[in-house]
Amino acid sequence: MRASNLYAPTLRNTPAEAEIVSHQLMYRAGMIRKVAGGMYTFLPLGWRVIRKMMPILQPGELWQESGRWAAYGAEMMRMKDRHGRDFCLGPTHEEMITDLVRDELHSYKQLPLMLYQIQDKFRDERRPRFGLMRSREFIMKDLYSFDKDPEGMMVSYQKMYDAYSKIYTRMGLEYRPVEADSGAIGGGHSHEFTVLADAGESNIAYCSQCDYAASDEKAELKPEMMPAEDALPLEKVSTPGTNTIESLCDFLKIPAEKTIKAVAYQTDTDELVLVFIRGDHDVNEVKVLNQVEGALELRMADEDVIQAAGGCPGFMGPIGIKKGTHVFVDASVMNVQNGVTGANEKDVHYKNVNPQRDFDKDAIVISDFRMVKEGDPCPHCGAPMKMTRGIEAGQVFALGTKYSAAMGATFLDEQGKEQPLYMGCYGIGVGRTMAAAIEQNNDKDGIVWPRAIAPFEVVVAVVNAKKDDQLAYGESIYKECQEAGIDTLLDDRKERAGVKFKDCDLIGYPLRVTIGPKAVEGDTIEIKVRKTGEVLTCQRGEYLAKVKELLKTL
RNA sequence: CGGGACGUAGCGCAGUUUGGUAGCGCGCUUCCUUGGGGUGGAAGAGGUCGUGGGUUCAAAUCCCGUCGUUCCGACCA
Repeated sequence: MRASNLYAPTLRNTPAEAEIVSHQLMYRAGMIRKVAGGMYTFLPLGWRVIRKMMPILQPGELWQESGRWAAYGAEMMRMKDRHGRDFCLGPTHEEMITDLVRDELHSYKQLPLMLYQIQDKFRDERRPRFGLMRSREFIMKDLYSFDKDPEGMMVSYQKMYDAYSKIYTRMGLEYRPVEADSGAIGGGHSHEFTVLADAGESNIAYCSQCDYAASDEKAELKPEMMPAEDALPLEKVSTPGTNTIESLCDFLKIPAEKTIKAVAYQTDTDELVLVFIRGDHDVNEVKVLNQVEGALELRMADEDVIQAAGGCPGFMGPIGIKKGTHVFVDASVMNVQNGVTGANEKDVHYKNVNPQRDFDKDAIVISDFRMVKEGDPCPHCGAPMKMTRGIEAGQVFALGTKYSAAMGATFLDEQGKEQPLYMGCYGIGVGRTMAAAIEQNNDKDGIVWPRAIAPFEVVVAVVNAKKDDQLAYGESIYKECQEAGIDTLLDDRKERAGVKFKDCDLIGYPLRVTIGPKAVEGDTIEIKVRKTGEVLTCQRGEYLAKVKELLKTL
């Protein structure tokens, strides 16, 4: 490839709309251009990165079959054809793959099976942002596994887990596989591959001692214990104007862990869900949502709905709520001794609340509804957990029979008995991984690509391409590199040396081989390592071995 | 969905407060110069001021609507 034929328009200044460094650099390095909010064109260099990371229209009826036409919600791009039939731009492909295999995969002898594709997905994101980090159209490498039983499924799962680990390791990224909620995809067991970066939108918790790590939504928390006290009699107190935990604690001179606050949610199916949690804890909405069957989304409840259930906004408590309302109580609340909670009357709270004694346990769901925070004890070993930010670049799911059972994808086992397939699905967000790689690998001069996904491994930069002898020398070096199996770009543009060097640094090729007068006159060849800035000088006869050696380290 | 900011040449911006001939830098074209870290100079090309309406003798500028981009938030009763 010659740079003179390469459409890679680099920019000197940064488009104002690009907020994070990967977005800025991909834009400036001529790899992507925006079409509309959350939609990008990949230019040749960007496409070369994408392509290296691995070796649309869907009928609504398939989604009706799996039950996800209704369940997928607002993120699905839906449309109708001229006959009024429903279609969508695929946000994911479980239905398609299940449909594909159910007609022809009928014997245990064909299992296990894994199928993959690299394809565009469409999701009407609530808020697309940060360039390729969260876009409405994006490329995903997805793979689906089919097995005859749960044990086989977990073998496939482990294979993909290991493969993904190798992929991220080879890309040289700092990442962590973390236990994750399976969300709209479903299934029981899931890990996210999270690339550590401040620009990431996900928070992960990990143990400071053992190897437990989970997304904040998933991180399990055991109920916190409180020092034992003698239970005092339940009592109503007047607490005028104390409709926040802070004002309540100030007024009663008590610590927040003695309070039980209420958070009222309304589901998209308009069910009221009241969550009671200690005043110093935060609600984990994913854990809440997972306990309400059929609900997809939570929002803050409307006041009239709260009042209809017997609650008083600002002064709600579990005591006196209408039967039949979802009342969720975080397990830590049950250990509060002589605490304070709302009395469902304006400006009134209960004090000396002892949930074990005072709550109607038949009317409430006690579970873990807490959001993890720094320092919480690890559910495995009890050591304090730490929090960090990351980019959810890939995820693996053990689906079980969710799709195969709903859609009738079955096979005959050794006994000739019909069984549903056990499935897994596995995805890598390709563009997001590309962005994550840049977030972790850049400096003031531009991108520093890990060799595994660099658009080219080596750039041969001809210092002055207007000089025929330099250009010819560069061409011969370029050919030698190519013949040696190295993915090489010849920068033969008739630009000044400084312009080329700046561009090489900005685009971030791992190695630059510089061909100038010193090469023409004395066979002296320079190799510059982008990552370290190190410059090596060697002779014509030895440079190729040196390049190969250096590439192994990048 | 709520809140803020922005929309003027390919890109980055000024001009809007106080209405009066459309500006700057980068990039682009041509010529000269320079030639190993974004050379220096000269001459050029390029804009329905997002869009629709209104006020006015006159609107990039004031008013109303609308579309788009972007950031923050989505929340503790």
